[in-house]
Amino acid sequence: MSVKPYLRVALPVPLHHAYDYRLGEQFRNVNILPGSRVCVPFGRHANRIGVVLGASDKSAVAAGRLKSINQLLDEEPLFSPEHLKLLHWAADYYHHPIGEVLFSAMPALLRQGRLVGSVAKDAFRLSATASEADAIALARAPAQRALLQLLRDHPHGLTRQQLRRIQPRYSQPLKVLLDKGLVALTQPHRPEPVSGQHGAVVLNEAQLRAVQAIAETAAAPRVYVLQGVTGSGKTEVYIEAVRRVIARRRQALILVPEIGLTAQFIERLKNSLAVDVRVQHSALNESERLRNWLAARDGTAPVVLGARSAVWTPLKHPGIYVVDEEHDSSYKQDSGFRYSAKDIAVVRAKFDRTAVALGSATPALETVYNLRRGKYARLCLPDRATGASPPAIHFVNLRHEPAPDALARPLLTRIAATLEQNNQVLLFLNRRGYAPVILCRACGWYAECERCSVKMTWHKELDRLICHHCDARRAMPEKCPECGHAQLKQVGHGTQRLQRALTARFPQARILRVDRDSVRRKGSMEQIIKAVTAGEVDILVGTQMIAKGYHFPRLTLVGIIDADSGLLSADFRAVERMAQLLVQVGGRAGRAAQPGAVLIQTHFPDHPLLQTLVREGYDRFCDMMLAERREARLPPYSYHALLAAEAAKPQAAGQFLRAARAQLEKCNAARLEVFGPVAAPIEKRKGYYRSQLLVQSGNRQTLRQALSPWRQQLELMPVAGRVRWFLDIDPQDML
DNA sequence: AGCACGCCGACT
DNA sequence: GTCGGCGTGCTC
Repeated sequence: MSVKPYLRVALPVPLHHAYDYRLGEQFRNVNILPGSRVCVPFGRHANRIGVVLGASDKSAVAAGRLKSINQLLDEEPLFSPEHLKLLHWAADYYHHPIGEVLFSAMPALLRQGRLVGSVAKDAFRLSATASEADAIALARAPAQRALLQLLRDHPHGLTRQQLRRIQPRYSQPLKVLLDKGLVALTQPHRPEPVSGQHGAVVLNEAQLRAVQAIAETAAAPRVYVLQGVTGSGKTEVYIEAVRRVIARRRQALILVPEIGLTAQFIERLKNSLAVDVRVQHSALNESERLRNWLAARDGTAPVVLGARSAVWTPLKHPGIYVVDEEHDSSYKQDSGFRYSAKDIAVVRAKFDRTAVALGSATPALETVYNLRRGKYARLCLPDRATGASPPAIHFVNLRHEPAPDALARPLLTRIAATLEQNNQVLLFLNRRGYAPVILCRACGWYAECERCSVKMTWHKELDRLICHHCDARRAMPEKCPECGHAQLKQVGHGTQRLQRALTARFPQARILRVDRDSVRRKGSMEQIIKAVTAGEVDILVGTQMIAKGYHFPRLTLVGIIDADSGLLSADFRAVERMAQLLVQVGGRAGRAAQPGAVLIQTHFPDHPLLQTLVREGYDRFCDMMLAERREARLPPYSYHALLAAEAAKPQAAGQFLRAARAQLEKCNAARLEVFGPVAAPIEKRKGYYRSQLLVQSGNRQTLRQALSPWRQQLELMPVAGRVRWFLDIDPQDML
């Protein structure tokens, strides 16, 4: 077989094309397959790791300019053809350079060129002919005998690496045993079917139906939406579905929004499944991450769990994908390679012809839309804690109620009553720091970040003004820098100020603040959860961080300090996010025996969407929201791509985007709608002026097809070189 | 992204 | 007279 003389190699650079290399003499008889890593010369005198995309007979590059491969790092491709197909799809869909996509799908050690060692993939086991008698006959060869015993204890076989760990001088005796035919080569073992009922969960009817749908309709792969509030038993469904999948010797990939907040879930998973659960945790060192990745790829890890980036973990025998809290915005990467891990999981399941389970009490509107038009299947889990009624929700009308220190009287009264009953209170305020605005009473000057167009937040604890966008810090001026007025007013409330006000009003209460500033250390969130569960806290004040799925039995009052920001925002998704947050946070109140209450402070208690949410529930809210979106032709009734640009010069980004718009309109008089360019909501960030152009279409394919040639033209435009720009496909927020 | 080359300010 | 600022151009 003659090997083709050129290789196309993808390199981790922000360039959309691959590079051609010549195959040197030493590779003449080697068939280098796509997905293998190579070391190649790149640039003046640098060597880089690249991934082979394919071979070819000719190259468009002049022969004299072609360089040769230095080294082949993988005897067998790192990525299977199926996984490569996924990565190519992602690079194409998100318009991100293939090299960067491939590298983001690899653990760091592989990116740096660490060898995998193909020998590690061979496992050894006793041959069928080996018997007790053979062991006895080896009385005078203790090393062989020990090895034989070792393999008898591991009927699924051991790799060289595993053997070395137990019996460092295994190599020679192994060779002899292989020659004698007592030991045979085996494939590394696939996940074992789970035997027994270790930690088995008892399922109710709804759960059982869900499990059967997800795990046993292998012939008809589908997207299942597991909709149920916290406590309705989603976790049991995941566990049981995963158990059935691994019983068929297939693997499960489970995604969670933030691994650090999932300790309880992981524990239950491990205890109930009684198999090896590989958790891709940011706290792991790189070799542990590599080991997990390889175990997943080689099919020896039955269950892999991780946050967003774990969606790229290759699986040899894919069986199910689970996305927990699928509405969570952290599944979308918001810098660099801007993929949605949830969407990737759905695409993987489609490619693999397996099932994917999307779980949430408040599915994303896109997901609800796909349910309504029959693309996804809903599996409802009614709240099984039948005794607990849903929390009563009350609005506090801030137009009629004064709210000194952001606390209106009705809320204060409820807090006092709740403390009186020895129950716990959670107050949600999505603004850290003490005061978000520092204002001069005389001239109207306010403290603004020098590099960002945002007001700086006064942090009393640190005695500093801090920019929440670039973390710039400076001292509080003693008087107004503009007019010299002595009084600078602290306007608005952050969690620090709220905590202080609460301390003044409820001096006997134990108040704990939970925000990015108070939760610095890793694992301290777990400590907080423990303290609250143990009843060591009376009032919990916090940001987003406390809205995730915890369960505190004695928490009976939730206060939303300011619901208005979600209702007034220019971002059309803000209301959806506010609703999800209200339901999620409200779900914290009054489980178990204690009835709960939610108080929402707002200037707009009559807001129709808010009213629908509270009176008729999340599904009816979604109906209304979908009707609005359809009317406005917004997602999910249309598809978005955002071209964003930033530059140090104030006008440059806008200039580039105007040229980009002209370019798009010139060659695509088609059915695309273009909005902008407009300045980003926060125009200046870290010293860069940002602007954006929104491209919308009612048809996903129309949008996709227009984008590729456009992007290629943009790369050739001279103005493009003077700005930083990128495409964001299916943007989640307008930066 | 790196990493070169390339022309204009404050230093031995 | 140099060291070095980061503008722009290229990488098979």
